Amino acid sequence: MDFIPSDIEKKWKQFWKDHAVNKVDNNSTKEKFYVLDMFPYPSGSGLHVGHPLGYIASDIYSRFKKMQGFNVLHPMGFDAFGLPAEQYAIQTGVHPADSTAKNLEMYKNQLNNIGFNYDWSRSVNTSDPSFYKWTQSIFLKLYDAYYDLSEDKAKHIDGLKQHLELHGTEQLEAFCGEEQAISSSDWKGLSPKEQEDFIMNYRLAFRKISYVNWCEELGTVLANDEVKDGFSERGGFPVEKKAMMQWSLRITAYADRLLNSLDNLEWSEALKAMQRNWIGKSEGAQIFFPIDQHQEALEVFTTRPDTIFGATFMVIAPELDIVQSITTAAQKEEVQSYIEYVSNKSEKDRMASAKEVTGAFTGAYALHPFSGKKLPIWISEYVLKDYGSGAIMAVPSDDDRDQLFAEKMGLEIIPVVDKSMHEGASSSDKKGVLINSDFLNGLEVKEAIKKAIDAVEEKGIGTRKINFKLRDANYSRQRYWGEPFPISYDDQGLIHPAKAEDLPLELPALDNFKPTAGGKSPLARLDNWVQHEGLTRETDTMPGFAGSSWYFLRYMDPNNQEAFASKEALEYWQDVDLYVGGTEHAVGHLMYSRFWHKFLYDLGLVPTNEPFKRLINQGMIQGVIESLYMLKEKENGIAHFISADLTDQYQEDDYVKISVYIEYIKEYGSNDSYMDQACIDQFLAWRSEFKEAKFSCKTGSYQQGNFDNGATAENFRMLTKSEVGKMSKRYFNVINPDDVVAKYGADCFRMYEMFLGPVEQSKPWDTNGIDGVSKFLRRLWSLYHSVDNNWSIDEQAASKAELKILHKTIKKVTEDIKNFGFNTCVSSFMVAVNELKKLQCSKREILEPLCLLIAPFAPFISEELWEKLGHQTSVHQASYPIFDASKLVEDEVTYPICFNGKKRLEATFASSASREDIMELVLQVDGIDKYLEGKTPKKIIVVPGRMINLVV
RNA sequence: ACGGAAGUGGCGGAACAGGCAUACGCACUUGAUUUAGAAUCAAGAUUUUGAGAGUUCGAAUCUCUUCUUCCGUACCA
Repeated sequence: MDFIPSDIEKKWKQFWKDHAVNKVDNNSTKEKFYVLDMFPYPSGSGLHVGHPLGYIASDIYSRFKKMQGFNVLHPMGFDAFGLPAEQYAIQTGVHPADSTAKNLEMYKNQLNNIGFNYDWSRSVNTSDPSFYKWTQSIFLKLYDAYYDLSEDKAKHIDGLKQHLELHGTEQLEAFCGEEQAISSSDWKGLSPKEQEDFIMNYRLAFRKISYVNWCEELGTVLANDEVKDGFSERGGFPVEKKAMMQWSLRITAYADRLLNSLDNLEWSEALKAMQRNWIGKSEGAQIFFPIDQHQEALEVFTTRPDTIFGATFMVIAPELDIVQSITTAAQKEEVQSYIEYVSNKSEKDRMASAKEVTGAFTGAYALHPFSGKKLPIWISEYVLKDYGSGAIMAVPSDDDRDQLFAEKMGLEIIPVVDKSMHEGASSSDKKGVLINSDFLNGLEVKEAIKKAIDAVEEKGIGTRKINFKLRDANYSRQRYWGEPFPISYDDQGLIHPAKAEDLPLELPALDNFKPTAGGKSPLARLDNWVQHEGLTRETDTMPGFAGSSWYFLRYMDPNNQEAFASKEALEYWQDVDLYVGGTEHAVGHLMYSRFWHKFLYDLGLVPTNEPFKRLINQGMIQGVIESLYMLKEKENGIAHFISADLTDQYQEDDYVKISVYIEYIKEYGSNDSYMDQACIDQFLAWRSEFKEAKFSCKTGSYQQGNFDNGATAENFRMLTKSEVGKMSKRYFNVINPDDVVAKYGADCFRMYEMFLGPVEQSKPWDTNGIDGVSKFLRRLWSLYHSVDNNWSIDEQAASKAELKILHKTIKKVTEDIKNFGFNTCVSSFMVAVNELKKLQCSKREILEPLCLLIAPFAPFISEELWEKLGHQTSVHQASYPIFDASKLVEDEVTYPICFNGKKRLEATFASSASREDIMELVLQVDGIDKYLEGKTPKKIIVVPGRMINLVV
């Protein structure tokens, strides 16, 4: 019987469906194991071959775990709210719900085509009201919570209200935005609105006016991690800063916990480093500098309080309010124009001119808290209003930026750290001895820091302080396609959250998706939805990370009506044992989910403190981008393309790259990729606007079907530019897994993606090796068949050699799956098949375990072979073979004999021979004299079972 | 600039609690089968681990120096 993948795949997909092979039960006596994939956003272009890389790995892992006797949860769902569907709706009028539903079906089919073992009955869709009901519910819990610092956990806001009622802010240990003090009686005297505003400063979901990343093109604000280099991550549109009333989540309350518990996670160092970096904890001191002739003091944060005597001026962020009040009349004009200069700068300009030193003097002076010296106060954009207090004491001798600034502005520089003992040490190394620093003189930097803070505290001018880079998360989006806030306002501006029993607050129907003027969501146009029961609804919607911050909990109990998941389900499944996904979510999704999870943990709603125990980042599979060079200048309105080997005759900005379908390219991906006449004709049929264009290469040119200047159909070659880059619609290089599966079969596709290299590594898609994997599968099939392709299995006992091959493979594969080394698993399967083929092995005792061994990798072929071996139930419900070390024991060992570490000879000794025996025996080995040259070896090293080394 | 990862044949990559470098696959060469191609089978060739030093009987693996590439962050006080 021939091996025809498409027939087998169809048959077993149906079987799995009919027999609910992938169904996962919550009531199992087996040990649980939770394998999770980062769920996709179902975009209109579907999956390309890069997406499944991680899914294949996790599928293999979960099938393996299942065969090892675990109850494995391996679900899949969809992150279905998001910008692209809404942009598409704006362009076409198709409702995002409709386009999303369509894309979702397409994704499901593509995924099923690859043979994943998802339990689809547990699938989630973040845009489904039965799902976002719980997203809204958790949001309201955040709204109704504050962070208690004495117990270091979140608590219900009522506790805070009671405390304020009884004691005001006296002895209140709660995390808040801005420190503010109030007495119990003053609190009672506040109006409800004033009380509400006061408490807003503590709520974990809160509203404030904040500078946000406004993207005009998208008509919404974006989170910091959705902005890349001043442009939106989605779409690449410019982003500017804008002040708006926004909902935020107080993730900063959890900064320390998010940082500390990273240590216990099995994540890659790179990923942990990114999170640590993003949290950005730094220890130092907060110091107040009095301002000459003003009541206020200037608050600064510094990690180097030891250098305080080197502070010769102060710098504050231009955006701070205090700038207005301290600027002297004489400096007013200069300061004003500088502020204007800064505010008119786009994010991009800011990036570009990062190195340029600019600033303005306010005319005011701060007083040095120890020396009383007058220090001029400057404003400059290099001081960020969002970090620390937005003000610094500038120490030009020990800070590079301060130094540049001082040099440019002609300000004083006082050296305070003698680094002569530490050659090449930079100021950030914290090394050296203090000089010119009064009571700190002679101290090493580290002691000086301590002593300086002590002195500051003693003097009452500041305290020890820890600062974080992490900012509160902006939670409002001025868009339609997201979760509506279950929040309304009355005419005094008081907030009325929806009652739990009224959730979900469903997204109303809409037909015009364009943003409303004034930066409001399209929902603002729906007057009869916005106005209800005398209240006004919030018209913003929640951001993309809302649903994805907790979706993995829903899989545990996806149809629960009473809770996001039952206590029993949560107790059983606990947390995710293995999470597989891309690095692009390193700081966004992974940080927010950890934050939500810790919050739910504080409320006693989940049993674990961290959601994802082990995390693997799969690499990206990139595509090849092929482009033709076109001259910018047209000749009589006709486009002129030039071959890639002619570009040296032009300036770099004379031409542009035009991406071309990779199918039109010969030898695509190589340095010599080119297009001949037939390829160009295909290209012209596709891009008819170029039908009159001229194509020039070294041998001549081609235009409208005619060759010129010596070119002929034979020698005409337009070389194209090949680059490795994103697989994307706009580069015409997307490869659909469906096509690969249709050609080679799903098993081959799966194994080939694994065979490409380590999962963590990025690599370009390249089908050069896929035939090798396809050949392997056919060879595997042929092991179970006779030469004339009939089923043929031998019931005789296996030989020692055959058992050795089998168990060697079991050992290797079992170990490598655990370490996520799937590429080497595929190799060892190839080795096993090659060796068994050589022995012409067709014994059940070997081939049955081999079929089980390969089942997680190639679920279809193994299922078919398993059935033919006489089994009625699925191979995926069988047990994984167990390694037996005794099968590898040999009577004899072949040793390499090395001379001074270089291998020269080989010799076989009994495996029972002792180290001493071998030392003697080795001297009698044939040919050894040639290398000893009559001398006695100085030393003989024998590592039993491995090697022998003679030192001559 | 800082942080992370990595440099091994023509290519993808294997081998790192130090012990036969290049498994496995692609490409390549030769042969067999075939009208030819494809497919299949058999045989074969290449390179000394980015560079330099050190530790060791022995280093791709450990240490130091240096170079290169990729990823992330970016005026964080």
